[in-house]
Amino acid sequence: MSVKKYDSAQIEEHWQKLWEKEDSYRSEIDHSKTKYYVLEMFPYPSGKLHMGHMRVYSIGDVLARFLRMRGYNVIHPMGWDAFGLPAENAAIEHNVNPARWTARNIEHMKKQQNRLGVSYDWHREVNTSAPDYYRWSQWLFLLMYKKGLAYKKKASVNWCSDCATVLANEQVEKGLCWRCSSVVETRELEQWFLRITDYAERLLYDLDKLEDWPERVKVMQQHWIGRSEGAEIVFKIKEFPGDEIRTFTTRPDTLFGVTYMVLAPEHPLVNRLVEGTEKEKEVLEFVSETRQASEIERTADEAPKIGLFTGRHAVNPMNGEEVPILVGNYVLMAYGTGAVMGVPAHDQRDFEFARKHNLPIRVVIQPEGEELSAGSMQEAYAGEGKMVNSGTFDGLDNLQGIKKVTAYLDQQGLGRAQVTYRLRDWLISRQRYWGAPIPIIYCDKCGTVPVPEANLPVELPMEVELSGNRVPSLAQYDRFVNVKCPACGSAARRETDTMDTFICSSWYFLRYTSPHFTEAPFDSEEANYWMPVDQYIGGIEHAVLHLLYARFFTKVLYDAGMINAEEPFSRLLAQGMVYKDGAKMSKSKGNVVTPDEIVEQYGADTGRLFILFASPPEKDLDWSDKGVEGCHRFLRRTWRLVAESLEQFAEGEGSFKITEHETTLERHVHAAIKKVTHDIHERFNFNTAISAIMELVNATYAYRQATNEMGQNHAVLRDSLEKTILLLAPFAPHLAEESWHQMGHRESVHKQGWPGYDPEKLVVDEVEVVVQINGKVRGRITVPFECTEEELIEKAREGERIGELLEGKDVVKIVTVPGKLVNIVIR
RNA sequence: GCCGAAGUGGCGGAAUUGGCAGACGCACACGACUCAAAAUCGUGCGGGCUUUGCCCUUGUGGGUUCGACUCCCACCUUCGGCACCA
Repeated sequence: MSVKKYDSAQIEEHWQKLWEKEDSYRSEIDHSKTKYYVLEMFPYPSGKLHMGHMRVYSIGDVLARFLRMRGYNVIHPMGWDAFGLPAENAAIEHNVNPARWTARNIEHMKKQQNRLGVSYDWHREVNTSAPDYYRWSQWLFLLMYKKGLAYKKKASVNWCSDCATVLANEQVEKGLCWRCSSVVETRELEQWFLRITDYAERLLYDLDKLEDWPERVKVMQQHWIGRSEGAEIVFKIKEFPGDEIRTFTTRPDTLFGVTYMVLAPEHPLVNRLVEGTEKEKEVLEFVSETRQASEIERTADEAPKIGLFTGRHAVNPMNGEEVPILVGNYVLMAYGTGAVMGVPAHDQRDFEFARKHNLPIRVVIQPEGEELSAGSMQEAYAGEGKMVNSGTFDGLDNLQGIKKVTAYLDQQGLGRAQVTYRLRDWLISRQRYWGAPIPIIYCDKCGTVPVPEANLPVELPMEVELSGNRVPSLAQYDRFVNVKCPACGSAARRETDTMDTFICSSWYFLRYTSPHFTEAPFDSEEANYWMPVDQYIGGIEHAVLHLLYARFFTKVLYDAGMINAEEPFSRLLAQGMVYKDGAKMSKSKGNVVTPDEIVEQYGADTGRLFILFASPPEKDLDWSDKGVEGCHRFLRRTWRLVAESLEQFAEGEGSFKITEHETTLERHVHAAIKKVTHDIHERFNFNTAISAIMELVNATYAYRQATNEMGQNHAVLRDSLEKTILLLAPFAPHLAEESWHQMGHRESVHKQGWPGYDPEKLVVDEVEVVVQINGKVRGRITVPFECTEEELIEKAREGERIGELLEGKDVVKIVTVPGKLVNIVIR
């Protein structure tokens, strides 16, 4: 028998064209169906699709296709995170306009995506660098501005000199720029911020609602937000009775143990404290040195904790005690109040600092069954205990002490309970050209004036100069900068910074719901139908960055009454990385395999199948060329099975009998349907779903072989083939479509209902049951499926070899699991 | 240091509610077909042994249980995140 070869290239091209022509994956509101929003993180248009992309898209597409067959109204959009530094840098390098460069890349990548057979609704495509998109990014900035959530302030900010721009805290990794890994410096600049800290509490507590988010992502966000409960405590300054130092502590119960006070070098009081004193020169030199040091130098493990006495003293609000005020490099201005009360006996850092600088140590918490003494302590004691040396609070349990001391301070007006977050406001200004301009105008008379909505978008000038390797800036363009003040009409200047690209990606999932809407960023009616995203898929690298920002934006829009969803993404799947030979694919290692090569050599169906089969989606995947071949072999095998069977159907009528072979095949069919459905829907384990389909194909081959002489029952065989094709459709959409049509169907396989299984067909007459003695398998018996426990035990005792093994032994106990095993416990 | 995830054949991985460890695939070996090769098909494939069968085996050591990859305790290793956060 010779059948037509499996020609993936021809099949895939044919169906891709047809799907496009028939607009097969368009989605619209349909209240008669349950909606399902499948979303993969949109790519930055680098121009090249890599295996990581192929993996996310394959995962998303399986879900989208599966859920459509299950009857959901699926929305599955795609777009481009097109603003940002890499485009600008590439543009400088190649001397092309970033817009043109980006457009070319998008065109190419879209082709690559389509060659993978991903079922996107391209009517919903968005491009964040298009004026009709960033117009609304600007609009959202203005919304925040009006709500007091966007503000400008002078602050010490992260500066990456390689990228020639400032960075948000989230974009600094271990003191290095997240994008280019160069050392981040600190600079004192006036910049725009978004008040994400106003939402810290909700961003933290709503994590609990996200039941279907991976624990590790939630934990990372929790840590990033870093909530601490404690108290703000006011210390007066002995030498300046009118001034005070506010300090935050999580341990107000140790207030009587304060033996010194440390200020951050940036603390606004430092200058005043030392002005005109003998300490002035020394302290100010230290301050300026520390401020110049990069974050990485300041926070390095080996960085010594340096502290300098200012010559001034703080007054303990509890007992009036005077303690020295120091300036210390380990105190951060950005956290709490930039001032720390030193309690060496009960804080390890303070302990080390005190020992080094010969500061006194005083024990104020005594643990039970132990007597701490300042002189003999080897480390700080941070645990629980009774308060001592604490005046009227002596003898109090320290946990209660926290409350009592705080209440006392509050009453005296010397402090109050306070919650502090590690999270800082989001710095969104970027000193770069390729981004959405911040829609603000500075007027000498009116001050800071927002661009009126009607004048949006503030468009990027397109005739940009990129020669000479210079970073272009909007400040160079007089035609851009010079503008009339919208309020008074006099000459004014535009803000020349652009917005962080993470702004653009913080709301794109909303724009997809109404990409052409011209009245607002999105049509609330559409958004309320489609949102939230039911399944979001993307890389773990955005655990804090994008995923936190998008949550923040969603909450702001919820508060503005624009959407009903309080959280953007109901379920999150953080897919693993693609490795080869134990290392991340990279040019320098020479272990790169591209989607293009795979599509060309084996076809998209093979590539998709392998990438889904090799590993569960959230785990890292090790690329294996041999494994790809194995998947290709399986598809060819399936192809041949269909083709050969069709020839058989054409040749004769076959058999009409239902023998055990037919029943067995049917059982395999229904078992496969059950498993594949469950594995996709409930478990997202596509690898085991695929293995179940493989088993079904194997079983069908076995059936054909077993019935070679008596002839196959064509109806049963045909049913098995059709079910196989349906199950395969989400994974290998082209091969499934082609086979489906060859089976004589006219309508797309992707428009079919997902097959259901019949539990009756899974029932077997007889089952094999394992007989154990003392937990070890000692034999097997075959019993009727429905047999009583007594019968089961009886058969087990009679089983081959079991009888002799039981001879002369006392049976202590017999445990049975119906249909599975009998365990006879003997002595 | 703190937090999180994970350790199963030569390899990727499976075992869904505590019930036959190793599904499915890769690699390998042998066989069939062939002049030959490729493709395909078939068989075998955790380790050991005194091989009708027995013993060992899911990072290590203990525990619970008739029975543990699965539950509990302690530890080891790897990966990831945070790291002077007061």
